[in-house]
Amino acid sequence: MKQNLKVIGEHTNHIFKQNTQITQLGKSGQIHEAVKLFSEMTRKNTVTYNSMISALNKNGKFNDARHLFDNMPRRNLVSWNTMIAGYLHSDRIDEAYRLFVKMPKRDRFSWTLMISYFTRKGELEKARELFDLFPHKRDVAFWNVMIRGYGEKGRIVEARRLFDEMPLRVVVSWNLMLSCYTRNGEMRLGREFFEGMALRDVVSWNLMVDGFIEVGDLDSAWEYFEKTPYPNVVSWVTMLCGLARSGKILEARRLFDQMQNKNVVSWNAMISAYVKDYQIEEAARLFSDMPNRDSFSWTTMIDGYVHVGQLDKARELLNQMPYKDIAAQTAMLSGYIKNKRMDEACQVFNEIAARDIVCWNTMIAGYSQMGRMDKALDLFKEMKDKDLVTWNTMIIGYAQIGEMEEAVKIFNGMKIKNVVSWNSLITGFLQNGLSMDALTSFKLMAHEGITPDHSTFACSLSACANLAALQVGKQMHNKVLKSGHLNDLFVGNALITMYAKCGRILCAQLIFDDLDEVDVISWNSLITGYALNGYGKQGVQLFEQMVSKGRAGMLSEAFEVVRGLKIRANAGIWGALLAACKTRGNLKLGKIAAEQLSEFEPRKTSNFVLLANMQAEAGSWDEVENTRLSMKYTEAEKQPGCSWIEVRHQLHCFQSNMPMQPETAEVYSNLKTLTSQISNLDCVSKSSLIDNL
DNA sequence: TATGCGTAGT
Repeated sequence: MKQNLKVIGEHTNHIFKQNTQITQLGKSGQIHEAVKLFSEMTRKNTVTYNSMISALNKNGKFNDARHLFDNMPRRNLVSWNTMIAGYLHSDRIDEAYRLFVKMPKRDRFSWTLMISYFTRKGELEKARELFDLFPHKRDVAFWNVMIRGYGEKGRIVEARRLFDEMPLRVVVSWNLMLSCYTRNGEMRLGREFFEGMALRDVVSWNLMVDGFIEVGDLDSAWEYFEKTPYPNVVSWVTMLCGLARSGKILEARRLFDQMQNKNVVSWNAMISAYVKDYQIEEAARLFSDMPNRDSFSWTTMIDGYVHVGQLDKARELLNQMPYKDIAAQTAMLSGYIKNKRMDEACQVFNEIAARDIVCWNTMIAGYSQMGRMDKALDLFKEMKDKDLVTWNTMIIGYAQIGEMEEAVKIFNGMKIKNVVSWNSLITGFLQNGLSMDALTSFKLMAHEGITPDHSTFACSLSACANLAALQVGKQMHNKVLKSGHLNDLFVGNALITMYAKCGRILCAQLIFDDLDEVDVISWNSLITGYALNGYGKQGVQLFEQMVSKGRAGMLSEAFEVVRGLKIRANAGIWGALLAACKTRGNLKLGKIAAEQLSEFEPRKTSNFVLLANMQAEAGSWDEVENTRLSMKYTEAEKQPGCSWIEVRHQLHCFQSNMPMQPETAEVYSNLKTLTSQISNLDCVSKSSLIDNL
């Protein structure tokens, strides 16, 4: 008897182990191994089936999961809930709902599953409907789910109404309500609520600290952190991240060193801080020193290596990772894409079994950046669950290959747009020489109640610069002042360019002088501005000043800065360096700069010309010929001729091969009249006057 | 309540 029980016990234990293994394999994407184990198992119980269904769902094999669900010998509540969760995860909401209705019995989990699905999707009305239908006695947790849903969508007033209606509140309810304020940047209301809280714990204090950090009020964050009665590891990590985000990496490290009970998250947060500060070696040191690592640690390090361009190191780490994590794989994918190693990118993409939105979006962005919008569109269509980033990526992709009509089509097809969607559209117009449309979009955006951010201002100011629209530019400057984005470097630089291109070089200089911090682009914008306004000498002087001051003192050093670390290189920076190389006659580095520049501006004639001139000065005539040929080969083209005039704050733009509009026709007819009148007056043209001087 | 991967800009 005793012996028999022991045998049964061993069997149960064995099944239990195998069930757990199936779950583990499912979680780590090893679905084939899970299936193999499942089919090899001679004894299975309901949990075995449930584990297998869950594993199949996690790996996107919903139909197989459903097949198993339909054919399993005995189903319990967990089987139903697992299957519903799978459908919800894959957005097959109708099937999930059908199962939910068909269930012989529903528990709190089933209800919570459906409600949290709807709250996550932002369909709060549907969630609320279920909330009101809930047949059991609503316990506190149930109210909490709904409040969280409202809070996550920024619907603070409704959350508060529900909170006030609650028959019973526990500390979690108070904290959830507090988080509605702190997570939505409402720190004034948050503070008020916090002061009046009937129940408070360390979470409440942490929420306040985190809220202040989110709105950039580091002083208040610190104040609350210090006042926290019994800070826990979360308090410390929150504060540490706040310091790191404000660039106070040394203070963050000091806090880290002071921490008594470090856990894996503390280590991860510190590593992440170093990675974001490009201190990859310090990050690697911590990574190797830490007592144990989780998937966050690995992903952070992999992403860190990707950040500094050490892709092979990143790959090596990914290979070493015990359980491949989708975030880590996506970091690697993104690294290959950034470096245009598409074959390897595809390889990683194919290795990922259960792809999530981020992973799909990364791949779509990859194809977009390669100009392969056909491939991007295929993926876009194939994707079931799209988010704002997906749509925005498509807009950018079409804009980049000059297909603004398609970009606009995508934009118009969006049900919800965010500030990035608008910025992408504006940038698209800008990049395609449609600065007027860019400015029109800026107006429309305000009309739809979207608040422009620093990026919007930077682009729109750039549009003003392109059009030399001084009045509009000044208005924009005014808006920037009111918005508080004046200290943003992107905006500051855009203002410099705007004033410079509008012929107000002194204003540009004033903006430059007022900036707290300047970078290579600020210098470049100002220098270009002086040159543009005919002050070539001042421009060169300024450049000398830059070379003697900042990082560009040594050209090769400047290259190091640009190539990897502190500054994200773009056309402007490479252009500045190319120009610097030209001045200093450094052909070797000039060639590299030109090469990099051609990645950004493959068809810009002036880059080719600059390089050719350098080669000519160095007497390398063969190379001059090569450059000339590649210019021809890449069909380098000049910008279409464009002129504009501002009359009574209204901008009128004239472009060669621009379609005729009623206004244009009128202008031309007036011009004809004027021309004939002038010729009757026997005038001398300005140009011939200059010729005679 | 804390940590990782994806979109825009000078």
